[in-house]
Amino acid sequence: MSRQSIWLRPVPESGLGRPAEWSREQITAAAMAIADAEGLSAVTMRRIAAALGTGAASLYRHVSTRDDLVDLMIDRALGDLDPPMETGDWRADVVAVHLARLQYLRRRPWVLDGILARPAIGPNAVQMIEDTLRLLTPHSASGSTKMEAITVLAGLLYTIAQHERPRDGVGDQESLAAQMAVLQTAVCDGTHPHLAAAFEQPAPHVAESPDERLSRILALVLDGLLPEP
Amino acid sequence: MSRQSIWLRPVPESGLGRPAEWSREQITAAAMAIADAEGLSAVTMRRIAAALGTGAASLYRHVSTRDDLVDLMIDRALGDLDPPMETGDWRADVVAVHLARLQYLRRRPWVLDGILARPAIGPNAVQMIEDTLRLLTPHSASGSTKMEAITVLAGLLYTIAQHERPRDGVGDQESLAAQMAVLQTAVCDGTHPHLAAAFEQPAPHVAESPDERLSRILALVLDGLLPEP
DNA sequence: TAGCGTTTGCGTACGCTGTTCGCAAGTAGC
DNA sequence: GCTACTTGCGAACAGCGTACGCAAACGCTA
Repeated sequence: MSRQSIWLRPVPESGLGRPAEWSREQITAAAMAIADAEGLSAVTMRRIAAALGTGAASLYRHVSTRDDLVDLMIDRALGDLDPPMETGDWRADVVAVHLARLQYLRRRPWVLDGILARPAIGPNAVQMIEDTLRLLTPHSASGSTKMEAITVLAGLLYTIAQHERPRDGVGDQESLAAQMAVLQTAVCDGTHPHLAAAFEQPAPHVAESPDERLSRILALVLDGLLPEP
Repeated sequence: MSRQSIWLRPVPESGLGRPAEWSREQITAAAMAIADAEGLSAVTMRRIAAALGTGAASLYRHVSTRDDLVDLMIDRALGDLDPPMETGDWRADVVAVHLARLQYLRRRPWVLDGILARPAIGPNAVQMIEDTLRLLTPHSASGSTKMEAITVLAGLLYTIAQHERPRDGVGDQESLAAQMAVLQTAVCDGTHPHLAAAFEQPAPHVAESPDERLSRILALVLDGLLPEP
């Protein structure tokens, strides 16, 4: 039932009774190992239990639901992300932090899957917000405006990360090409003139790397949300 | 297996053999009715089949997988969205179109669930891109820059829609409050000074309605991505 | 040492899911 | 009527998250 977020009801830690053989952290680590190897959909209660050498029902002594476990995995994964060096230019630093997050999401695609499926906020997510707020200190905008900007930038990050990846379905790598094929079909049938024109025009950013792309877009959006004073 | 998007392999329509008793459209409509009433997770092959008065296996003659069906549902839902009147001011019109889309997502939350789970592009999604491109005609930016802006605006829309809703889990309406509780806990424990400061400061947009909020943010981001010439 | 309260480990089972298989049923052309 | 072909669908399979109930293991108290 999980009436509230798992972060609000910490481990009992009573000391009485039979001592636990595993901890939340060990279970989470085992689940993350499976996710790293085979993606989030392979993270099954039975699989985790098997990796720990036990039965599936045992996990429910430490985690009340599978979704709780995903929350734990995501937050722990966010904690593994260490931010880049700061230069002192806060605009560049904000962009750099988000670029580092994108690179991390590329390395652990299942984290993005989890965030999209369960947008819950854990301690490490709070820490990330705190860090970004600290970077934004020089700007004169109000706190809630900054929070708004942080939300938008994070959403933008997820959007781009989702757009630039092959696709989550393991065997379905060419579905990005399939998306393009759908678009091409629409372009060629003559009923979408603006789309066709957009595809024929020369693109100004053709030689751009994915990292440069994100940095440029992030800088533009950041300028819109928190303009120079 | 579904080697490519369902939009690229249309209905066989051979004319030979026993005639079909249902069409993709009827199946999709039945599925959408269930989703409207009980959410996307209630859309089960057996439920759809029961609504149609048949067995689950029959559906696989018209749809190769459940995910295909979700794609069909989403695209058909996008087709039900009619754009608002145009004023001639393209910036205001772009904002108004996206606001109408947000309002539609509020009315049919399962569409957002589907988009986040399966970001596939169907004919109606292509039409939406075409429409937005047409609105952007007055601007001098290149086609690919406009496509980029459209992608970002759509992602922003989904981000805000997801943030402003209770939560998808039917019985878990208070999880937004739970999110806030996690944040409050972090604010109170003293280890997040910038977060605490952001919460104490007076917010400039307190009296704002959700619609005004989206419009304001959209306008800001749009200014950043496609600035005045 | 024995008993007790309390907690964990976990085999088993339930209901549910998406999907496959094989065969019966129905239609068009020869 | 026969053949080619397609659809309808009951039954079954493998897998899932989760609940239940009891055995096992610990600290405490008598």
